[in-house]
Amino acid sequence: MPDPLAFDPIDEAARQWREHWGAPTASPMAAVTSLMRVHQIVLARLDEVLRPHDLRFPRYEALMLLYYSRTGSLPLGKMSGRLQVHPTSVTSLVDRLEKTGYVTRTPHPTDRRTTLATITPEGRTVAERATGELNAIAFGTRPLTPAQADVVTETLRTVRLDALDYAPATEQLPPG
Amino acid sequence: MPDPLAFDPIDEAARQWREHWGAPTASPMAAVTSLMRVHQIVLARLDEVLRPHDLRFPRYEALMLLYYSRTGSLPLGKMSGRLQVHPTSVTSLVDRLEKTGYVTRTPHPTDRRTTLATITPEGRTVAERATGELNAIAFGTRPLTPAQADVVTETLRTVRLDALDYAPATEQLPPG
DNA sequence: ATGCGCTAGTCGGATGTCCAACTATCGGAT
DNA sequence: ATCCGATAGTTGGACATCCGACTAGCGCAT
Repeated sequence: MPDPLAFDPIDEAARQWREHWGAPTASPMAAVTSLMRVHQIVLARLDEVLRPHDLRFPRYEALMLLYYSRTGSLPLGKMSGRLQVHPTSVTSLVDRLEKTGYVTRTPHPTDRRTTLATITPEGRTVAERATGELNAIAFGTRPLTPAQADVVTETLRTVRLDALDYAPATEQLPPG
Repeated sequence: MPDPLAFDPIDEAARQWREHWGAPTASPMAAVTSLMRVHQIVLARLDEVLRPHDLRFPRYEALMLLYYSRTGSLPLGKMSGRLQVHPTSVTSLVDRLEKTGYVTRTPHPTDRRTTLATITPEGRTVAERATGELNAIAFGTRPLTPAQADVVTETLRTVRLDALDYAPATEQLPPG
């Protein structure tokens, strides 16, 4: 990590865009670049906290999903849908969670195609401890206020909806 | 990609957080999870456009950095600082850009430690073409308005500043 | 009841990111 | 003039993500 730059690389890029591609192009480009950069910053903050627990954020998310499930276990495919990642990613996440003993693979009682990931007592312990620490640093969102955090969530929600992330329950609309 | 969920996994998680960890913890958690998910969505949209050009977004960013540099070439370390990624990431980005002929490595005229990455004519061509296509899809920010995109940029700016991403020029403040 | 299409999960490969360690070089200090 | 710390880049390994391809098992339809 070199010294901080004396200027904002994103503002600089926005200037180039306005000059060469027209003003309307700058806002989307700058927003995306900001998103990429802040993603990286926040992820680094989270991983710093999680590393001592033998976790990274993606595995933490998977673990919490099991933690809050009714029975403490879910089919890998279900996890894939909930975490919104490719099935092969879940395979590798569960592989690593198994290695650290936070999760075990168990066969599905009736469907032999299906594998269940089950959280262990150690997994529950570390899930609680790690969550406490992440909450203590506000999930790396410093210096955002809760209101600002909500602005981020709500603004980005439209993008998630557009990507068909989830289909909101039709609100009181008659079918048809 | 399974069918869209019938509910929002982030709202669901926020509910769990409010219940188990107290209301103040939900906003940061939800914002971070949204950030992660939208990062993934936008990246997929960008890569879809870039793939036919033998590029992904990180290499596109590196290429554009060279494209807008005065001489069309920069030391890899400089690129690392500007792109805000680890030096080893630049090594691998430039490796791949070289393979597709968009960039060449050239020795620094006076410092033999330093390697310069230089954009090729093919690199310039693809940079312009790809940028046109990315601008055409508003950098994958659909359905955000330019104003909403600016809200994202400005809200996230405080996080970047907090992380010492760059040190804004002291504005008219006398030294000391 | 048999067969074929769909579903669940894994494997191998590509990309990108970080960290730790290493090589080569530069440049100031003694 | 030499030595030694700092700098530039690469290499190797871990993690995570996607895609394409593959195996195994389920189940409806004929």
